[in-house]
Amino acid sequence: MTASTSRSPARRSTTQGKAVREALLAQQGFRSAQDVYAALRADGHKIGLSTVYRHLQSFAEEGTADAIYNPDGETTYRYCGDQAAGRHHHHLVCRDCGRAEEVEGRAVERWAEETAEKFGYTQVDHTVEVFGICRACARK
Amino acid sequence: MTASTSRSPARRSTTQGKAVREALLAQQGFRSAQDVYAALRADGHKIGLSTVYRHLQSFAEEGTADAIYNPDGETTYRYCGDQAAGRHHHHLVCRDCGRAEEVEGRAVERWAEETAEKFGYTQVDHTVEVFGICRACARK
DNA sequence: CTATTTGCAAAGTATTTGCCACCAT
DNA sequence: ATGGTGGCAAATACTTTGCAAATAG
Repeated sequence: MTASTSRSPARRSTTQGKAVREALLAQQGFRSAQDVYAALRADGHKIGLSTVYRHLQSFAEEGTADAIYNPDGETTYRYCGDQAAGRHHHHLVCRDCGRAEEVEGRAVERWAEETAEKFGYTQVDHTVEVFGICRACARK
Repeated sequence: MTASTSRSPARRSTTQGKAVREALLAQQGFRSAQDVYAALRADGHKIGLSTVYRHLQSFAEEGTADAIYNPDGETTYRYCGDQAAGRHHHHLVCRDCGRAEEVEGRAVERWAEETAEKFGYTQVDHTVEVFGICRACARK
């Protein structure tokens, strides 16, 4: 079974690459490519839209960022602290401000596996996202 | 808590409406609007693409169908047996053939609530989808 | 008969790709 | 030098919308 998942040659370190990463870090939550692009331009950066897309995709591939697809059909990305990179985890996202907490859920992992097994499914994978309103936003 | 979610005036019963519902029922899993449209045309039905979109959206609104967004940026729909309509549940979807099982997960519900509470989040909601390869497809 | 639904085509949005100039190594 | 990278613009793909004609109740 595909042991080597199409390995990309590890992106070269560039000014724009850093800019995109920083923009993503600066924003506490999930941001769309368009958002990041707008933020960078607003900040005076000279960067192209496609470049932003390419970097965000790279992050997602190398596991440095998580991607989730929102109901508007946009792909949103969030930078995962270098520690969490790669480690399996989920998110608790504020519907209002976009801030996100990294959370673990052994209970969920186990449940997913058990459920799949019960129905005879193999090669199990899953997506779990929890949405809510964070304390700060609730006060507003 | 939003008892009356923007109520649409209950769609009039038409030939096309039934066709769309049947097409969705015939397919065991999550299907995109484009899929359903293609299937209907292949079956000799005279129907427009936008009509398919409109009906699928209606189903989703009235809770008769579930919608999930796949990584390709498509919205896919699945008809929920009339019983399950509205009741909270999740899915175990076959990555290969698209077949889906309706599953419940009290453990997950509880975990989501507890996690949110721990971080002080309110008005909690969540999405959980489990993917795998079903027994039939595994044999192939 | 009247209001809703249909279907076509045009418009809109997010994302990808082609291509050439450019910069880090 | 030279091969990966950046930016622009054109190309895709999915979905939505405007509007006249067809249809349900």
